[in-house]
Amino acid sequence: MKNVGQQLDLILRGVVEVIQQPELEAKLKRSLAEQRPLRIKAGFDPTAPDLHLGHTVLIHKLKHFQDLGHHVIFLIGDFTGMIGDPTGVSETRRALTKEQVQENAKTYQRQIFKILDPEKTTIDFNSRWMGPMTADGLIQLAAHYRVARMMERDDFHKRYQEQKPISVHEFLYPLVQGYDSVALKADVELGGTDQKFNLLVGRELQRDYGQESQVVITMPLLEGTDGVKKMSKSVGNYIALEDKPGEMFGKLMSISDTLMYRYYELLTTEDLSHAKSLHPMEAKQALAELIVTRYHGVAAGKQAREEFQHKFQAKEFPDEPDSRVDLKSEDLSDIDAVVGGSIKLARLIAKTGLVSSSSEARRLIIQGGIEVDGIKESNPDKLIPFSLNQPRRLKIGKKKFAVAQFRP
RNA sequence: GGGCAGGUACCCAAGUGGCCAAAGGGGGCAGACUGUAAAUCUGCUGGCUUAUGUCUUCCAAGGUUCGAAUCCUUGCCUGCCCA
Repeated sequence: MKNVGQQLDLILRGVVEVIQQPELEAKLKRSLAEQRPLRIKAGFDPTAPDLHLGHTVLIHKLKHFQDLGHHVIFLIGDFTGMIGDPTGVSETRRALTKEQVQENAKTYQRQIFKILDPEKTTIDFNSRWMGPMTADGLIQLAAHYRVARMMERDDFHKRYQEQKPISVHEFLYPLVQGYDSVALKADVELGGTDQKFNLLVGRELQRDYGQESQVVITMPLLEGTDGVKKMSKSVGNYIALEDKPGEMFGKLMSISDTLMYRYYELLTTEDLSHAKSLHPMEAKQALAELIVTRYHGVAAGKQAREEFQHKFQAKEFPDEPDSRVDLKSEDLSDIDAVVGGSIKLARLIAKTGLVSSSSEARRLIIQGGIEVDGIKESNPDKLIPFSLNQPRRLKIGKKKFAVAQFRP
């Protein structure tokens, strides 16, 4: 195991805040002396098993600890998840069943083990101790914290100021999360900067329960593809680990230059000044390939880059379109036996399923967003002729492609 | 328990009897420009085989009216103040 200074170098890379660093150093020192790895905890929501790059900032930090020989606990907040999500105001609370949670846990494993070492990772569930807890126990837990302290939390404070609803059970979430640290005897808890309050509750609860307080380490929140809001599924600005290689590559290419350097900083170990010396587009492709490679392998990374170049830089029609449509006789008018017939462009586009409605298709056509066999068509009522088994290539908007043909 | 203010499209928000499929902003999509970037400009942004046509929408259910997002009743939800 490395000495304390070496460990700190890796641990502190990219972090926003360590509370308190001297405590961390003391813990590291003791762990070395006693040959006892530290218990590193990070909690995850069981309702969102679809991990995205935003989550990986944290997971990589876990990986750092793991590489240093410490013990990583990946905690799935299934208990809290089964009650319902507190943060989404209008979110319909969906109670997850045990089976669903198990299913999600498996999905988590498949994804996080692309980064973490399965041999050195414990996956735990907070229902293990929260499930058996009685109402009595919960009330006792609640007695460990004050309302005024709760209201210090930024989002509660803000919602209160803005006369937005706050439910009582939302106060319970920080408590439960804090208690998780008690139950796990965590030495360190990692979280995004938005989690700071909850993480601190853990420190206080541990002290109240007679344990040594955990060290809190906050990591930056990764901005989503829009470059402004934090990456999240509900906002739709995310890049999922399980996005297909091509899709992942494309999403990464569409981010702004500023954001690209941010991604370099938080998602890679590449040298930043080198990235900045490249042409932005080169740098972006390199980043995209790097990340696709990490989650899909070297071949996929290379292929995604090549496909991208074909599709958008050389403007070639992709080998595999997003949609294939087989037109039947009843779809066509002016049918001439087996020879063929024709179909209104708007209807044809709607049939690809790549637009949300036929009105949408019509709008797109009028705005010049449609190409048929490489020729822009802006009349939605234009009849597109089809002869038997003749494929036509449709480009829909900037990035959707379809092939249609008449197959009676 | 009492008083008050609210609930409008993906989000914020205007509209307080017909000119309302509903202003404005954000977001999204498309076009131009590009590096599928950003910024900028322009257009679009409920559905229907597009029709100066029709259907469904302004928390929910009823009601008044020739006509309701708008008025009335009840219910549900949210916030504030008082107890």
